[in-house]
Parts: sequence; C-alpha cells; structure tokens
Amino acid sequence: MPELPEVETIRRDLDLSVKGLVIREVIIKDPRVIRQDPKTFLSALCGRAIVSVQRRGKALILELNGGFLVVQPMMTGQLVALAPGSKAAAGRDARVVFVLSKNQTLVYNDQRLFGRLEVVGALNEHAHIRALGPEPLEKGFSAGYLAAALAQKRTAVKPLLMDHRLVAGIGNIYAAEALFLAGILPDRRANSLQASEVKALYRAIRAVLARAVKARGTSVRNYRDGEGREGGFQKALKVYGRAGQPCLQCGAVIQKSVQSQRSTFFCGKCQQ
DNA sequence: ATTCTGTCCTGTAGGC
DNA sequence: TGCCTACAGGACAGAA
Repeated sequence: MPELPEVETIRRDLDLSVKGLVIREVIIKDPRVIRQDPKTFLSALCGRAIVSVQRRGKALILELNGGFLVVQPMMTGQLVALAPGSKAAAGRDARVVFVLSKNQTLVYNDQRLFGRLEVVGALNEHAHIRALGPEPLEKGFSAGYLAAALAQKRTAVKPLLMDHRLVAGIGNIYAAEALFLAGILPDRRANSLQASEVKALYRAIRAVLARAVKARGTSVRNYRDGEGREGGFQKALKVYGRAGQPCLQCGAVIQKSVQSQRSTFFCGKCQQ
C-alpha cells in the first residue's frame, strides 16, 4: 500500500509522537507478520528506547538503542500512534501492539497480513534494505543514473520504475503518475527512451513524489498516516484510478490496462 | 543472468 | 439479501 510519500508521512508523524519513548511491552496478535522467531522479536524490543524514526524506500525503520525495527507495510499495513487518553483502540486489523512509556500505544494494523516486521542489529543485516537502490529524492538518484539503468534494460519502463533495486520507494500509483507527467506510455521498452524522455521522466519522478509528500500521501483505500488520518494527494491524481474519465490535460478518455499483473492507467494521447 | 508468473491474505464493491 | 467474482499503494520464490 504505502509508497514513498505515504511512508515518509508516517515517519514524520511518528518522529514527533513516539521518538524518545520506551517500548514497555509488545503484544503479537498475529505472528504471521513477524518475519523472525517471535521470541527473538520480543526480547529484542522490550525495554528499548525509540531513538529516531527513519525511512528507506517503502520501509519504516524505528531506530532503537541497540537495533532497528524494520516495518514493511506492503499493501495494507498501517503504523498508528494512539494518543494517551484517546478513545481509539486497537481494532480488527491490529496485528502487533506496542505499549510505550508515557501511556502511549503504537499499533500495527494490517488487513491483508502481507506486511513484515523484523528486528535487526544493523540495517545491512536486513535483506530487503540491503537490496534497495537509491532514494529518488536524494543525490544518489541522478538523471545520468536513470539513463544508464534504463539503457541496459529491454523490459517495459513501468515495472522497472517499481523495481526497488533500481530506485527505492516507487509503487503502482506514482509510477503511473510519473509516466503521465513525462508523456511516456507505461509499456515502452526502457531502452527505447530518448535522452529527452529520460530527462523528463527523471524530473517527473522527483516532482510527483515531492508533491505527494507535501500533500501527506495518497489515500485511495487503506492508507492512513501516523495518527490515522487520510492523505490529500488522491485529489491530485492525473491518471491512477481514473479509467474512463477525461484526461485533465487533453480530454481524451483515460485508459486502463494490466501490466505485470498490476493495473496501469494512462492517456493514449498525452503519452507516447 | 534476466524476466515473467504465482502466491502470500482479507475485505469490499459490483454484478446478477 | 445473498452469492460470486474481481480487484486492491508489495515483494519474493521459483519457473521459464
């Protein structure tokens, strides 16, 4: 579910609400989301303080005084802080409950149970984190890097944008939106892009992610921020979820197709 | 070595 | 109302 802008929004929220608090108790309501021995998981967490809240790609990272809790929300995971005294309680989808100091509670909700939680001593011990490509909003992701990466691939460009080894944090929504902004059809072969198109795509990726972070993410369905609220970027979507509606740029009907078993949305007139 | 499928799950929306 | 099908912000093992 959450892509980079959503996870970044949660990170910012939690960095304000739970940083510095101590994990007093951890209640595993469904062990399927724990990707290691539950006993190891529990003993690595209880009594630890949350030093900072970080993000890498679509993964949320709680830095502890001795270790890191890596959370991959996948499609429907949420990490919501319940304020002390708030009436909100852990609901049906609560899979892990973290009881914190100062009467705070952090709940990991996950409808579909695809999410993964794992505690590691160092981040390079985490297989997924280790495999991640550069952060798209940081220096390591340059137009030159993108051009070089696309040039040696003959796959369709959209699934490639969603490949976290190439660049971290881009999922189905923002891949579709970036390709629209860049005027590139999702099924174009990566190595067929002209230099000018790669440049446009690079700028589009950075622009759409930055705007979505500013809007606190996209809530199409399950996504909620670190306090359980919806994001705002769904109002700014140009193609995602808009099949059959007019293109906001040219008026043509937005098309939907399936690519790599994922829905893809595009304007056949604005994108080539 | 790459690239493409199937699978992990549950809930909801829409068609009949 | 109820049943059935399609589909959902991801990632990865195994197959081709």
